[in-house]
Amino acid sequence: MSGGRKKDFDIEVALQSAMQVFWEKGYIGASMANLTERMGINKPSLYSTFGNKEALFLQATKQYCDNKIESLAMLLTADGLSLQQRLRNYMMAVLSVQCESEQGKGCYVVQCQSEVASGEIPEKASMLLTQAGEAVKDLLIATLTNDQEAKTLGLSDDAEKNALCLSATLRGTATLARCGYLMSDLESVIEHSLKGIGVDHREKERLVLMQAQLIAETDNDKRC
Amino acid sequence: MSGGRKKDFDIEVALQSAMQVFWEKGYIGASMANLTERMGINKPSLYSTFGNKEALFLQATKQYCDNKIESLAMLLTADGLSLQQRLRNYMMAVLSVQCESEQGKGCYVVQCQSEVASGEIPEKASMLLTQAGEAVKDLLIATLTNDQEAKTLGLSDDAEKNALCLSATLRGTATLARCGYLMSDLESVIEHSLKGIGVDHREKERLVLMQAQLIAETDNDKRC
DNA sequence: GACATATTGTACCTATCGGTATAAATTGTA
DNA sequence: TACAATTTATACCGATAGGTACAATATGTC
Repeated sequence: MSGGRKKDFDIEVALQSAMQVFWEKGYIGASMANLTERMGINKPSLYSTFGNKEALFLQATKQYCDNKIESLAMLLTADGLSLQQRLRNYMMAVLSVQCESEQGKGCYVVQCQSEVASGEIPEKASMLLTQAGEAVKDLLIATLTNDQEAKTLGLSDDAEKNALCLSATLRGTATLARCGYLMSDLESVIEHSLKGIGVDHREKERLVLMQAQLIAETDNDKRC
Repeated sequence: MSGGRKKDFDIEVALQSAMQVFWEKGYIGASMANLTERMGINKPSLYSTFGNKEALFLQATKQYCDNKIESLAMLLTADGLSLQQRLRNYMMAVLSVQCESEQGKGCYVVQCQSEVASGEIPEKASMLLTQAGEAVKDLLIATLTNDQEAKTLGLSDDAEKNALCLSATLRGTATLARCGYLMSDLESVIEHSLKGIGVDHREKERLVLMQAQLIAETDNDKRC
């Protein structure tokens, strides 16, 4: 096993840069010239290290899933927090990723998945993107199905529908973030969505208030 | 004014076909080869009639706005229907357009707008898309601001935020429709979104039920 | 230091991109 | 029927797409 010239670059760092380019421009929109420039390497190095454009995309997308999707999943199962707090923390964290860039980037998966239906993306990449798109929804389904609090709130009965609502909301904020909307604009969208499936932090306050009003009214009725 | 050879094609029909191609593939993804094939004309005819790719896109997008966005707006101001019915009818109609294709197409504007942030779309087209994207939200803002029922429901106080929620929902369903989700899967997303901003057809029933429960409990308390 | 191995830079490949020049074909007017 | 006007079809343009051949450069082992 004899050596040879050492790589001039760090594979992980280069892959990270590639991910950024795909995130900004999508699969088709990211040219090899864009990629080599941002990765700081030239084409033969890219092809010998990563294969071709599709293989590079697969690796960049897997890294995205590991770094951005899976690392946020723990927020859904954090100890000592109510379901509504965990769901809110999770969705706000996702929103934060969507809005973190200097120029709105939105969601890597949503961005690239919009190219899938155009039929211009190779099959393996297409399947991986579909899978990644389902991953968020599946995480939410699992939470709403198994969580004890979700069961008592009656959210587990329609876990799939409720998860789809939250997933749709995050996809919506992704497209808005990409159009330049700020985190501060979009936080209320998350709140309203949680309220829509019945996980609202003001719900209890409202119920308490209404109880008070009703009791007052009932007393009035009796008095009359 | 002397004549010449007549055009072999109908401009409106050709423009409609161009719109379909842009809808499916986006601005960048739609090649001149794709366009000429689906429009049934060849390149010199296309260029002499419509200018260039950007000019064609502008005309196709305007036609889309006229046919799909403006024609649905009347649903928001229909006489004799409650606000919740009008909002639901409108959003369901938009959803129907998103799901109408044989293969999920999603939303023309959302699809093309995702390319804007990539910086690959000419400026005029970019601006028109941004404008079209805001149009839906502005329609909803106007409804929630001026409608009498919206005022009494307290929706006009946060008209912008509430409109943004509904807009985000429709953008979310657009990306899901493009991934193959069916209208039947996505209808409940609309319902939950309406519920999230407080326009829910089951809200009244729930309040009545809760009142009954509370009164029963109050009576029990008095009895003890 | 000689040699095998691996990575680099430059130049090049074919295919396709948006766009056009030019001539053949079709129309109305005189 | 002759002519002017307009649209068609074919072929082509430079630029860029993804991908590669090849020689120069840098490393390890003997």
